Amino acid sequence: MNTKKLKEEFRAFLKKHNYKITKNRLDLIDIIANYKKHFEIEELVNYIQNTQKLASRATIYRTVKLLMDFGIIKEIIKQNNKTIYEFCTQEGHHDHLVCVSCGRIIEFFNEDIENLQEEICLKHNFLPTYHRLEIFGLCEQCLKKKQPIQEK
Amino acid sequence: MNTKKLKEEFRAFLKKHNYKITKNRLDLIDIIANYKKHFEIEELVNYIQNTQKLASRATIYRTVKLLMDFGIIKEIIKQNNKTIYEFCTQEGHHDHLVCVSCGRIIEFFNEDIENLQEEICLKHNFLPTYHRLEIFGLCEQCLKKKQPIQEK
DNA sequence: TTCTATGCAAAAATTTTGCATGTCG
DNA sequence: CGACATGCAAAATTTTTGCATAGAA
Repeated sequence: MNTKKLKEEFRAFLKKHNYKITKNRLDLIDIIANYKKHFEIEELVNYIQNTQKLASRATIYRTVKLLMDFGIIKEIIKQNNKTIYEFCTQEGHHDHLVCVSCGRIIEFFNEDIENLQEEICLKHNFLPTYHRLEIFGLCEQCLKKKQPIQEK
Repeated sequence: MNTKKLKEEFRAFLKKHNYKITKNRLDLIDIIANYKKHFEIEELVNYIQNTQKLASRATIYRTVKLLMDFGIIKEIIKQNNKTIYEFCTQEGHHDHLVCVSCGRIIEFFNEDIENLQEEICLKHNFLPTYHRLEIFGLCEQCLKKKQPIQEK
């Protein structure tokens, strides 16, 4: 992925907030943009420290928070004591189906649901910042696998 | 709250799953049913251990899981590293607006959103078990408080 | 030069678990 | 009696933090 523009915007973001532009931060945004779309922090830490020996765990945690403020990372799934993050370019918000059996994540976007949420917030004089809709269940593949057992 | 019927059902649930019917379990369902609708476990542990000296932290954690299986407790909000549970009788599912400033939780239910979710699952051959929709933002009261500051 | 970022290890916060003992069926 | 539940303390897991040092502005 070409992260040139992204990095420019991130530089601007850092400057605006009086944060320093460091090699670590620029490298991390690069690595994350090119890593899996969905990931857990621990996994990311292992990846980063096994391949390139860049940042410490503490810095990675701190940078992930920064990138959430910047808006290109979201906590999309909170299940048990795990958090799954998603790298996401600004535009494309969507929600997720999560298979509780295999962990598969299926993205979906439904304009009507989004609009209904807006309406609900208006009705409650609530100013929404972000939302998270997680639908947990069994994906197609896992359903197929389980069917034969249920037939006994 | 009259928990007689609830406890009967819980007894049946325990029997069905070959769990034992213990004083701890029956007392805990009573306490939780009469505690706050929305709560965190740590808070509940403190409450239980300060008032009646009933169960240990371990037993409370284990019982909360049981009650989730039983279906009268749900993890409705996962924010930062906190989990907020809700005591909920089987019927009334709903979702939540969460004020990130004061922590206020506003319940809402929208049939259309529920139906649309069903449709989406069907389309993906996904068998949903449960879902969680959290809308984070600012509640009416906090908005009012912040307005004057923003006007400066 | 000054202030922020970083790494490290330690601490904090939350949840789980092994094991000896108690209790239910 | 035998199996499961409980309490305790220890361990595991995930995240945060204090502090000394390095690096950006």
